[in-house]
Amino acid sequence: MDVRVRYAPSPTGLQHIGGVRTALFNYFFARSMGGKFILRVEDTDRERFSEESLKDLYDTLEWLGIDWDEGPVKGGAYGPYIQSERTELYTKYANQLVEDGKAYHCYCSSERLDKVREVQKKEKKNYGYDRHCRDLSIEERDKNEKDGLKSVIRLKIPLEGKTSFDDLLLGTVTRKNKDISPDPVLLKSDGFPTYHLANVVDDHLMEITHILRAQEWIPSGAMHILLYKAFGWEPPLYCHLPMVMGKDGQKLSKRHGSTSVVDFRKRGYLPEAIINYVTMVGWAYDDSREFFTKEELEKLFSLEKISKSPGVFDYKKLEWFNGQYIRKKSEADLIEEVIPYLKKDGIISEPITEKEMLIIKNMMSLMTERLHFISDISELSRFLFKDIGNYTLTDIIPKKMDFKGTIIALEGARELVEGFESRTDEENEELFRKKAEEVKVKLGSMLMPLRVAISGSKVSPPIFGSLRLLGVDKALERIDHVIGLLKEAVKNENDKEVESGQ
RNA sequence: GUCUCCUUCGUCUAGUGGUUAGGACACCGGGUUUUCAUCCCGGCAACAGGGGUUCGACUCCCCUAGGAGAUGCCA
Repeated sequence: MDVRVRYAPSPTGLQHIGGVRTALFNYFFARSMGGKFILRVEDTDRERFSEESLKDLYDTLEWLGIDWDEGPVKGGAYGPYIQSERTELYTKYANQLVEDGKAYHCYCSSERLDKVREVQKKEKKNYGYDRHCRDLSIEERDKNEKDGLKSVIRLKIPLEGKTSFDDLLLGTVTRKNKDISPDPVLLKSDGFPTYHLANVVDDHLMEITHILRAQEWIPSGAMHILLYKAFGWEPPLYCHLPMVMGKDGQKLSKRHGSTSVVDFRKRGYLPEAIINYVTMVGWAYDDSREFFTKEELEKLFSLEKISKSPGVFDYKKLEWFNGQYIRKKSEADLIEEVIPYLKKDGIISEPITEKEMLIIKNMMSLMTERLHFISDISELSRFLFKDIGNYTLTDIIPKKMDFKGTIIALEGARELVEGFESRTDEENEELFRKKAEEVKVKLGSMLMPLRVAISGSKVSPPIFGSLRLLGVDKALERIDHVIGLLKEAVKNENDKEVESGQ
């Protein structure tokens, strides 16, 4: 059998982790089986539909490198692939079911429906439509039509018996027909189909062979089978994927943090990391391997290794994956990644100057292992491009040292910074050690004020490398500035002592 | 309320009747180091509970509990 699977999102919001996971599993399954991966846009909810979401869908899939064999933009033999362009089809099939006595028009207002539900809830009865219009007489029906009442088309769920489907992962799932949502709406009063109708009709017409979708659809499974039966169609194979949860065990949503892929993208996550990690939630290859490229997954993915139970999305582990992938990148590739962030944050100019490019090229080896996200680059490298705004005096003074001692240490360091560039790092280190001994401080206590002076922070890339990148002139300027600040502070302190008569 | 699905370290998972229950993240400790980070080493930590079946159950069956999802003219 030629495998045909689809990802069928609804463009009512940004693409999120859960959706992308479903897309990935479908995509990898299709590729591993040598089948086709189809993209279908289920834009039947006209109230929540947004153009922005649709664009985000395309952008996200492109960014991740998930390309579809058939679908919007690309086309294919089963199009159109946008459901709002297929409405006549759904109307036709819905009417056919009505004619066959498998479905019926319902004229109930949403107010009545709300009331019914409210009462059911209060009386703790089973929720659901009370099938008010299921057995309307022809006269009643005609009257409603003549009165111009709007109607929906509902599927007649059998009152007796049971329905089951085989799930590739879960086995046979059976439901009593009386437990299935009573007579779900197929065609809405605005003429658009509901998910249930559109989905079944399209999956059949597009000859979809496997449905890989989230487990939240299990309860609808039996109903979909009934729909296939009503049409006299053979249902596809099902595989319900475990859901992705937040830390509290609830379905992953915004309140758990960022869930939209575009957020991760902006933050400086790499698509490789997202693809790899997201696939590992609910799927494992074996007991030791967890790094996979997209190309590898296209070969190795298999349904049997999907787990049944829901998985909690671990932001920390994604972060770790991201760091790993950053460190795997070549320096040239990383430079490409980093430049847009530096521009966005105003660290470098647009267009980039030759001098800036040179610094970037030289600095990358010091930055790579300090990056968790690509976006970290701006804070990390700002001091190489921009002047340092405010120094925090307390940052400059090492532990167990005072202003005067710090000035001595810094002046000692200053001497060595002159002529620094003509010596190797080893030679410099040797000299700094000797100097530290000379002024009776620990090497670290001499280097920390120097670090803060040139980088503006107690945390920075290695000091010798930073000095070379910054250049001796600039470095001396900053050191002198800081020494000036320290001397001023000492003077102020002395003045105070004088004032208080000590 | 009802129905369905799920249940191995805090988290993701390996495991398919006989294992000191393995790995990864996180966390803790140590090492390398001029800070941070990286890297290396070590540690902590799990079969939800109860019944069976069996010479032997994390693995098979049943029950209980817990969790989740669904119950929309949203998907």
